[in-house]
Formats: sequence, structure tokens, C-alpha cells
Amino acid sequence: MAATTYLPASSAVTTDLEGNVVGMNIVGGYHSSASPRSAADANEMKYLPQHHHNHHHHMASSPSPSGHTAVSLSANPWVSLQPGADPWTASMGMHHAHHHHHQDVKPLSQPAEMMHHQRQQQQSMGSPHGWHGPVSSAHYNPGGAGSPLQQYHAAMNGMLAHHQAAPQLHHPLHRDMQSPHHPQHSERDVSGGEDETPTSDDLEAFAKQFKQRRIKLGFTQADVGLALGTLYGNVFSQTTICRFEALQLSFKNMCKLKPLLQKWLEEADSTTGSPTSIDKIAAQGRKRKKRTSIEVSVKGALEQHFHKQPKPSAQEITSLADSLQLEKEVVRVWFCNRRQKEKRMTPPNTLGGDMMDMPPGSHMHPSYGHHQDMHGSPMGQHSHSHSPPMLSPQSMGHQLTAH
DNA sequence: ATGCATGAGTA
DNA sequence: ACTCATGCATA
Repeated sequence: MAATTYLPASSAVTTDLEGNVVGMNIVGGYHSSASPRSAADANEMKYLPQHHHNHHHHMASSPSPSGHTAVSLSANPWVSLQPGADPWTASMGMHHAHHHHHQDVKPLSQPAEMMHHQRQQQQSMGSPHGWHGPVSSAHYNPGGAGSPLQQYHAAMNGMLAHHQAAPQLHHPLHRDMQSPHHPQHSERDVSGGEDETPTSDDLEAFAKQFKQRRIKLGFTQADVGLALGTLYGNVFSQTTICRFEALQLSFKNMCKLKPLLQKWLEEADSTTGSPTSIDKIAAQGRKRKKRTSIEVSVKGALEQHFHKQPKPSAQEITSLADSLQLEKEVVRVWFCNRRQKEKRMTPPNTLGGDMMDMPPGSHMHPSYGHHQDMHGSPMGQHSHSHSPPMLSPQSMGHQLTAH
């Protein structure tokens, strides 16, 4: 039987999160800094029967050049707030009649309207206007400047009138599906204002540098995500930062995030010496469906079907779900996610799914070339000095061999 | 780092 | 019902 939704809530207590080699990114941020997320935990209305605090004391040996444990303190660069750098400030000022019909709270993302210009299909901005409530940790003031949060609030209140919008959050990206080609970039002004659409190489270079400096400064991916929220009002998760660094986002998405991260980077390394971080605003409320764990063998089957038909009809999905003993919805979502993966910049290796009947150079590959993608240099597989990141040694050969 | 999931915006 | 951006939960 296919192992579907299992509930490891109580059994996963032994889950060790220190399996990463990269060092100090990842979930380390969730507890690396001695931040007691009491505020978050206070909202004990989650579906989780119990959360496990397996506080395995792993000391974060300071990677910081300074010599002191920077990680445990999670220095932050948000001491300087610029007046009028909020795209959502305006949105907050006006009462957009949003639709909150259920009592679930979702402070992390709010439909910030882009009031006056056509939005392609971006609903991106997460505009939390209720998230700053419970945040309060032991963040001390570096130069007696006052809590960054307080400054933040003050600044915010003082500029509700004049919205200035972030640097260039409205990216001039035109993904014309009609036009067979699009001369995207021109000469980007390397003099400090890269508002032009970056090339894939630019993005890769930046991502690389970003990660390096981020680590140097002793920040976790999660820290950055939070910092962005404090700085610009856009909170991002560790996941997103991770995917950015790994170039696992769509080209467009990369372009959107780059300016933000770039800004943070400037602030980060200019602000030498900084205070603590605030707690993360963990998920609360929303009862999320338990993540379905799909067996490897089943995944393999799905992969095969994906090759034949990336976009199965509802009918096909139904029958497929039936034969695989999965919920239809699960299968549907699986295909959606699979398609998304295919569209990322870094190619999803045809892993898990065996390409047993796939002649090398046949009819496999992404749909690069029907829309918003790049302009000729699909990154992720281009000539560089490192071999393909993934393609686990054990994935080839068998996976349908259920056990 | 990634798999499955949610949701807004569209078609 | 799909795409796209994004994230919780998990490996």
C-alpha cells in the first residue's frame, strides 16, 4: 500500500536537523539564535498536537570574522530605516476591502493591491499589517538608537501619506507570450543602480555572492527573510531565500527578489555590529493539510506519466489517482508542482522518474521557449566548473523497485 | 534543501 | 482548473 499521509508528529521527535553540510543555514536559524519564540508559541491554535522542542544544543561556532558568536546574536542591519520605502504602506493607508471570511489569520501575506498600474499576474507582496504585534525579543540597542522595531513603527506612521514605493518593485518585465522573442536587457548601469532586467548570469553571480556574504556575516537564510520583512514589509521564509540562492525560482521571481536582497546586503555589511533578531512569525492558525508522503515507487509512476502527459485531464488524474491509491487532489497538485519545477531556472533532473525508454536527446525537455523564460542562456546547466548539483547516485537504476 | 500545499489572479 | 509565488513541514 502506498504510504500516504502519515503522521509523524509524535514520532518525528527524533528528527535531527543537523544533516546539512552547508553549515549554518537552514532551520538552524529557527533556533540557532537563542530566540525563544514564545510569542509564536502563544498561538497554540495550530493543528499540531504537540511540537517537539528537541533542543539539541549545538553551539553555533562563530563563522564571523569578528571572532565572537555572531550567529547566536543574529546581528541585524535594520537599524536604519528609510522613510518611504514601503510598497504596502500605501495599501495600508487605504482601506482595501479585503475578503476575510474565515477566522483564520494569515499575517504573512495580504493581497496588497497595486492600485494604479496593470499587474501582470503578480500578487506577490506579502503585506502583513498584523504581524508586528507579538514580536518582542531581547534585542538590545547598539548605539542607543532605539529599537529597530520602534523606529520602524514610527517611520511607518509618519509616511502613510506619501507613498514612495520601494526601489523598483515594479519590474519592467514583459513576458510577451505573443512575441517570439524579446530583447530583454540592455546595458545595465553597473554604477550602482541595476534597475535593468538582469541577465541570467547576473542573477547567478549575485546569488552566489549573496550567499557567500550572508554566511560571512553570520546570517541564516531565515534571518534574511525576516530582515526583509522589517526593512521593506515583505517577509520571506527561509525557503524562499534558499531557493533564491539556489536559483530555484523562475526568472521573473528572481528578478523581483534581487533588488530586495541586494538592498539588504548593503545594509547588512555596512552595519557592522548589530543587535539581535526578532522572533519569526511562525505559522499559526491555518490548518494545513498534512503533507502527503508519496512513496518512491509511486513517484516513479507519476514521473512516467508526466513524461507522457505533463498536463493530464481531470479524467486522467482521477483514474491515475485511483490506480495509485492517492487522493485526486494530491495527484493534481503533484502535477502542478512538477510543472513548476520544470519551469525553474535550474533544471529539475529527471530524477526519481526513470528514463528507461528515453533516448538521450529525444523528446525530453522543458518548455523553454514558449514564454517568459530567459533569453537564450538557461542557467543551471551552462558551462561552469561544477558538476550538476543533484542527480543522486542512488536514484538511477531503480526506484520502482518498491520495498 | 525540498516535497507537498495554499491562494491570488487568470483564463 | 491552471499558473505562479511562496511557505510549512519534513528529510
